[in-house]
Amino acid sequence: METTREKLINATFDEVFSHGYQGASLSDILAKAGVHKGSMYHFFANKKELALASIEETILQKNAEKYRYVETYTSGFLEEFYTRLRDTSVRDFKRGCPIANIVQEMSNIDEDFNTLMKSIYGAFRANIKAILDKAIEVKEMQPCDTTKLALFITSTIEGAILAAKASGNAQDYVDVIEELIVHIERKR
Amino acid sequence: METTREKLINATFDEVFSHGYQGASLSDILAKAGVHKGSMYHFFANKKELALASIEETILQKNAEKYRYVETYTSGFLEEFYTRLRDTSVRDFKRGCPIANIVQEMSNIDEDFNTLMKSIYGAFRANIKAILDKAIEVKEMQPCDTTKLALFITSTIEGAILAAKASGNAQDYVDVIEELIVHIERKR
DNA sequence: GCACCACTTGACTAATTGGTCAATTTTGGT
DNA sequence: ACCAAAATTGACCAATTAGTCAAGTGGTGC
Repeated sequence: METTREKLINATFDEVFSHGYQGASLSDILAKAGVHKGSMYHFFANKKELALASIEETILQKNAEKYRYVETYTSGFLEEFYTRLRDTSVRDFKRGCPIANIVQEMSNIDEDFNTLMKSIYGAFRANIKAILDKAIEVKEMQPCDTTKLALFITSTIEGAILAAKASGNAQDYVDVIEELIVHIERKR
Repeated sequence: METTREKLINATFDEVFSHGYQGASLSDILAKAGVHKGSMYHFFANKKELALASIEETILQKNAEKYRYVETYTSGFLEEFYTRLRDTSVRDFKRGCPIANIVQEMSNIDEDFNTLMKSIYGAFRANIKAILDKAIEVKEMQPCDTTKLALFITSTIEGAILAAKASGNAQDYVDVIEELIVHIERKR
């Protein structure tokens, strides 16, 4: 069963993902969660702490799941990575990427959001770098500066999601990803 | 001299660029512009119309200036493009890219914003495509699908700006751009 | 000198915002 | 059964929000 705190974390993430932090209404979050105001203030000091906790816990958990496979594999790192990149079913092109949304909205406005998003985006880059390092380790790829390549890949992925959101056309994401894979394949 | 309308357009763009549309306070915009409320409502029907006009006029004008050179050149299209891409002085990595910011915040929330941003992002892609087509025309580049390449380039640029905003490190932008240029150079 | 009109002023409203808090109910330990 | 702590309820508050509007100003054409 979902605890009150979990209800709040989930409703907040969805509401912030849909309307942004500033656009997210506390009353709407409470209505969606089915939790009363005072109850929420029992668990969180204010709207900001609620949002920060919601973003951190939700995204870190999703990411841990998403990249766990790297630990369990012994080969085929790039192929598996491409497969997951190509999988559009896990994407929400209407709302975009939750990380990018919050970075864009809040990084220059609030220091606490800035700090959190820095660490989340950093973790994203680290996850991609770990895949590349594994690929090099098992000779699926030539040695190269994986920090920079991971930066390039994450940037292009975020750009691809943005392009699809802007045009309303998921194919734009696919097209960018295919070109990105061509680029990575040149490092074989 | 700046007209009242221009004052409003400029103050609004700056305020929306800094705090987002939803985070932009009408009172703050009016204070910054030095214009009274009723005066603003004489020119614009509401906050949304003000913001839409401000975004459209400001970005379209900036873009027209930025890519005018393509018309006047007869060669060196790619080199000039790279020089401009590498120029970090025109970038505001704290606030990011005004286009991306608004797309992220508003495209899935409001149909009018969605329509406007679709056309602005489309114009951005068309401008890059025009450069590539010119480059191919004068044999600086092998013929290729310039629509897709332009999509890839714009995506990567937006991702690069986002990465620099997230990390607070302008070097991230530079690193992504250099890798992007390597990719484009392979099409020579 | 007067009539017209674009523009300006700023007080006002209704709705919503995030936040407070005292009273109450529920829970778990002994 | 009893008690204390944890959790819940919902009325209330001050501040801010976008938006309205009647009254006024100043310039232009006649």
